[in-house]
Order: sequence, then C-alpha cells, then structure tokens
Amino acid sequence: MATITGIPAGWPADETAARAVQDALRDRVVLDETGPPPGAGPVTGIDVAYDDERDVVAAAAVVLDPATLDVVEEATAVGRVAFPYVPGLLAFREIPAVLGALEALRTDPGLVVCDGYGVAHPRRFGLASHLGVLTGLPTMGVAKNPFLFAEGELGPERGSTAPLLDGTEEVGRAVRTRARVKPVYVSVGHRVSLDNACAHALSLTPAYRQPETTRRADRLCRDALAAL
DNA sequence: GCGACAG
DNA sequence: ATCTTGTCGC
Repeated sequence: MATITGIPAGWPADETAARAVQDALRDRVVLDETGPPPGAGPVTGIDVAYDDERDVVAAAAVVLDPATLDVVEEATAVGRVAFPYVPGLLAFREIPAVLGALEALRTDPGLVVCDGYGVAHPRRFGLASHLGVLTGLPTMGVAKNPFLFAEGELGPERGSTAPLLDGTEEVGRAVRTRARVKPVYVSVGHRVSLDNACAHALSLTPAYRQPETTRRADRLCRDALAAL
C-alpha cells in the first residue's frame, strides 16, 4: 500500500523562494566523507512518476542487496504535485513524495541513488544533494544528460570515464556503463566521494545503461501511479 | 531579447 | 516526465 504524503509546511511556492531555500541549504552538503564502497551496505533507488492532469505524483524507494542486486524491500508514496518542473529546481517537485517513500521503509536505505544531479548543478545543490541534506543519508545522482557542463572524450569500453567540468572544477563524471552506449552522468550528492559514486554506478549496471536501483524504482513508481 | 533547460 | 507503433536485432 502506498503511503499518502502531504506537501511539507513551508514548502516554497515560487521560484524565488525555492532558490532561496537552495542558497540556505547548500552549505550543509558534506563533501569530505568517502561513503560506503560498493558491497559495503544496501543501495536504494529512488524515482518519481507524474500525472499532471490529475495533479498526482507517485514515488518509489527500492532497497537492493549490494552483492546480488536482489530487492530487499520496496515502498511507495503518492500525493499531490508540490512544484512545477523548472530546470534547476527539480528537487522541489520530487522530494516530498520521495521522503514519503523513504520514511515508509523499515530497512536502512544505505546509499541512496537518485535520478538527476547532485552537485553537478548551477547552484551546486541538485536533487541528490538536497535529499541528502534533508535525510542525512549518503546520496549520489545519476543523470541521463550532461547539459550544463563540458564533457571530455571517453573511451568506448564499459568503465571509461571523463570529467564533467565547470571551468576547471570537476563537478561530476561521465561514466560509460555499457560498451559503445551513451554514458550516464554521475555526481556526488552528500557524504560520498566521486570515486565511490562512480564505482557504485558501475557495480549497479551489470546489464543495462541505467543502474538497477533506478530501473527498479522507475518501474515501481509507474505501477503505483497506474494503480491509482 | 532568444534559446537552452536534470525529470 | 509524458504523448506513442512498429521495427531491427540478439
């Protein structure tokens, strides 16, 4: 059964307020911890599906065993859409429902893998970082597009990487998870090193371009939305 | 001002 | 994200 989630009190109502929240919370991101390496603890995938017509959102959290990638526990939450989609402000749209799904878990989520950016964000505070600060959990982001940042050339083989650069600063890394297939874009969210985040991205992709965490959560939240 | 723009 | 059929390939 999906948990019903409300929109948190004080949730920003417009873009100006949302950017102010990002500016107020960005300093709380912890970047000096290495986090759990692959295999050291559970990994949890998060994803959200929308029906803007009906103003409903469904979020899913799926906990996987780090060695076998088998599902340990899953939870869903549904609610009303909390914010419109605005590039750079995705977290305000997704986080309320995601928090509901995470809170419904009784297992330790371990490392949380998000769909989108962590610090590879215009204000260094993408969805993964925001979720990390609010929950205290180690988080990382895996996006399908680089957009904002320059991407170096990377080899065609699985495991090759190239820095995502904002000027001279490496804010993330393009990671080839399948040979000759477009890479994914990994960035640190909270309490994880970029090296560890990239290692997780690879350990979570034994068969497809996207991490198993993301694939499992994506399917679950779609099903939860369709079941409404 | 115009276009680009995670999901 | 979501709207959507068939189709090429392993």
